[in-house]
This record gives sequence, structure tokens and C-alpha cells, in this order.
Amino acid sequence: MAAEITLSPTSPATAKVTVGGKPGTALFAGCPELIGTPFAYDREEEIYGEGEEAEFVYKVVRGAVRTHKVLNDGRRQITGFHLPGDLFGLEQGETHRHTAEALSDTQVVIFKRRGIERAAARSAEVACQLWTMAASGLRYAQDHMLLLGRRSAVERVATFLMEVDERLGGTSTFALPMTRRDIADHLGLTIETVSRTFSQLEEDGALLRAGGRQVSLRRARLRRVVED
Amino acid sequence: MAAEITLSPTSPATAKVTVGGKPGTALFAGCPELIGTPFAYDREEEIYGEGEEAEFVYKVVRGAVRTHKVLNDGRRQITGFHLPGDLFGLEQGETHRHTAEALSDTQVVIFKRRGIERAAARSAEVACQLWTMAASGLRYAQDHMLLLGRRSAVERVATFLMEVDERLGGTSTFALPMTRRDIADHLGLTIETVSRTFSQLEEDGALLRAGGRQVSLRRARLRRVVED
DNA sequence: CGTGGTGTTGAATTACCTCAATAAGCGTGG
DNA sequence: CCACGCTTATTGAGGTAATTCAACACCACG
Repeated sequence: MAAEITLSPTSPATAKVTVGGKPGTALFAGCPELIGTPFAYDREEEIYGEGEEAEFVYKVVRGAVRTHKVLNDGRRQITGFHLPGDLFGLEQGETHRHTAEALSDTQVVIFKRRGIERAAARSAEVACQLWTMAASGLRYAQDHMLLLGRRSAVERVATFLMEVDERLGGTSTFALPMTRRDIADHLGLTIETVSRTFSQLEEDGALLRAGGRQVSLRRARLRRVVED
Repeated sequence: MAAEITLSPTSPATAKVTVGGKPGTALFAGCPELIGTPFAYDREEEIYGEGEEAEFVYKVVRGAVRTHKVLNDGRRQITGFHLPGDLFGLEQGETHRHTAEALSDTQVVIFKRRGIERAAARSAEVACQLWTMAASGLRYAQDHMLLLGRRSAVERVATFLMEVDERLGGTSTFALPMTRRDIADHLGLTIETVSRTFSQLEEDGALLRAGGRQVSLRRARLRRVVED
């Protein structure tokens, strides 16, 4: 499980890439020195561990990543899933506050944190972008606090499915990139409860399943489950 | 409960104050135009509501504030308590994403959000401070996600007590500034469970109580309850 | 002294968990 | 293409931590 792999991101990939964000809003705009290096991880490979020095910042190109925290007895809380286009691993402070692992074979582009910080110290525009990213992470975390603190199992799962759908393009038919365990550890439930809840939602006609991961949502019904 | 009070913070308090943060790290340093206006709220008074335009940013001077989110059926999650020295209400985006209310009679200093944003657009230093604040909020929220998703009632209450103690100065004897309901709604529990857990912790010798709010912690014991 | 808000305690209920068995995917190699 | 083994997912039965409902105690304040 804990694949102890030492990254040496300085050696590989010679092709450097300047990386923009979503069309229009280039990431770290106007900072030519902030170029990213492509990098890849295998399924279940650790990208960085909690407590390690935060040397890099990552942007998902293909695949998916989870970040989590663990208690010493193994209880785990997944704080976020990161899909193509998402940035993760951006800390201020010297160390990572959680662990990141690839859900599947994943390509990322990495940036040196120091470089970003130096750019932010000079450019108000870059610094504002960092603020924006932290703020949107904060919004997500606060919404999730409400979910974890006050919502029932069905509500959690329904909310989660709609969220993933949206982030995957909103086609309402897709393959979940994560296991039941990952979902459970994100929603503060057990795998069994997640599984049962999927079954229940299917019975209620709120979704269709094909082979575990593949789902097709009836969004209106799901929305009625969450109702707020 | 929902005291609908219209604030007109433009009219009152003539005494303007420039406000620094913790000693050494002045808040919005080097920005003389960012001065705060003192303002006060009564116990249980709403400071701003979810969805309202985010016109001001607030810094607690005396008293205490809670910020929360609600579901339409009334379930509530308190996302944070704000004690003297803390900043709250800082959004990026036009509207507040939660409601803020005074726990007790509270004095704050308010800043115009636009002013701060304008300063950030010009000064990398100010922008970096905004990033820092958002990032520390994010760290808190992520720790709290772990608590809400994976910890038992005793662990939640014990963690909470140690946190409040620390933020109040770490004397381990203090009066909780919030009700059982507030604590419950912060920890994702019911008032009864919080109450029972206090009793249990007292039996276990992890704390002493005097009249509901007043507590005296045996920190070593509490730490053993949380254990990690 | 009442009165209303706040906190505690008890008894019964329940949503979710734990333990355990079975089934369904899925990659590998014959 | 099927058999095999391994991982992942589903389902059932029983247990439990936390909730719900309800009664009572405690102040603070008129």
C-alpha cells in the first residue's frame, strides 16, 4: 500500500511546458519563469506524504489524485479529489499538511513552490491568484464541513455524485474514478454504507449502475434527495 | 432568533483606527488608506447573512463571533468561532458564503472589502497576506473535516476544549464563550451528546466544571483521549 | 419567588457500523 | 477464450454510538 518511491523530478522529462489554466485565465500569468515540468505517477503511487517538505505544486493533466489526512490508528479523511485541470499541493509553509496519491495512472505538471512564492512576492497579480485558489479551496472545505457535520448518508452520497458529475463535465453518465473506500473516506462513512446507499438510490430510480464504477444519474431525482 | 437588524456602519463611530495584527506583523502593512472603523454588536445579533453582499471585513476586538451555514430545514453547521484578534468575513467574490452572529456583546473593527481588494491589486505584500489568511482558514477547515468525518464524540469534544483553551491563552481554566448548542453545531453532534460527553470527561478526571460554562482542563488527560 | 433560557440526565429509538459471507470485475497466463 | 486468483463491491444479520423524546435541575433576572 505505502509504495515508498523516491521522486527525482529534476532528472526526467526534458520537455518543459508553460501551463495555462482554463482558457482565458492563464495560470501564473505573465511569469515566464514559471514553467511546469511534466511528470507521471502510477495507480496508487504516493505523490507526497504528510509532513514532507513542500517542494512542488502540482496540476493534474490526466488521471486523478486524492489528498488525505490520517489518524495514527488508520482512520482516514480524504480532503479532496483532484481531476484534470485542478491544482493541488499548494501550501504556504514549508511542509505538506496531507498526503497525495494517484487514483489511477496520472500525469501532472509540477512547479517549484519557491518559484511561485518568489513570483508572488513581486507580482500582486500572481499573489492574488494564490489568494483566489486558497479561497476556493476554503469554500469547498466549508461546504464539506456542513455535509460531514449535518447530512445523512443518502444526502452525502447524492451530493457527492452530483459534484463528481459536474466536475467531469455534467454529462450525467460517467465512471467514478475512485473506489468505494475512497468515497467512504471522503464522506465520513463506511464502504458498506456507501454501497447500500448506491443500491437504495438505484431502487429509488435516482441512478443506474453498470459494473460498480459506471453510473448514470437522474439528476432531478438526486436533487430532490438533497433538497436544499 | 433571526434578529433582522439593518446595519448602517457608515453613520456611527467617528474615531478611526489603524489596526495592526499580532505584534510584528501589522495587518495590511504599509497601507495607510486601510483604516478600520470600530463597531459593536449585541449578544445574538446578526452581523451579516449568507448571500448578502460582502461589503466589509471584520476583526474581533472584544467578545466572540460565530459563522455558520444552514440547510433549509434548519440543520446548522458552525464553520468557525472568532475570538479577539481574529479576522472574519473576508471573501473573495461579491457575497458572504455564511452567516455571522455575535456570541456575546462584541466589538469589532470593520474594513471595506473593496479597499482591501484594491490594495491587494497594487501591493504584492497585501495580496500575500490575503493568501496567508485564506490558507490558514483552509488548514483549519481541513483539520475540522477530519474531526467531523472520522472522530468520535469524546474525541471531538476533547479536541474542541483544547483548541479553545489554546486560543484563549492556554491557561487551561476559562469560561466557554458559547452555548452547548453552538458547540454541538460546530462538532456535528447534539446538545445532549455534548452535555453527556462533558459529564463523562469530568468523571474521567479530564476536566472540572463550575456552573455550565466554566471549565478547568487536565490537559494531559484530554490529550490522551484524543491521542494522536 | 416565578419565569424563561440553558444545561443535565434517563429511556427508547435509529442510523450507521461491524463482522461475515457471497458475488461481481478484472488482469494474467495458460 | 476460459480458468484462476485477487481485488473491489454487494448484501445480510446483529451491535452500538449517537440521536430523539421527555423530564428535571439550574441559574440569572425581572
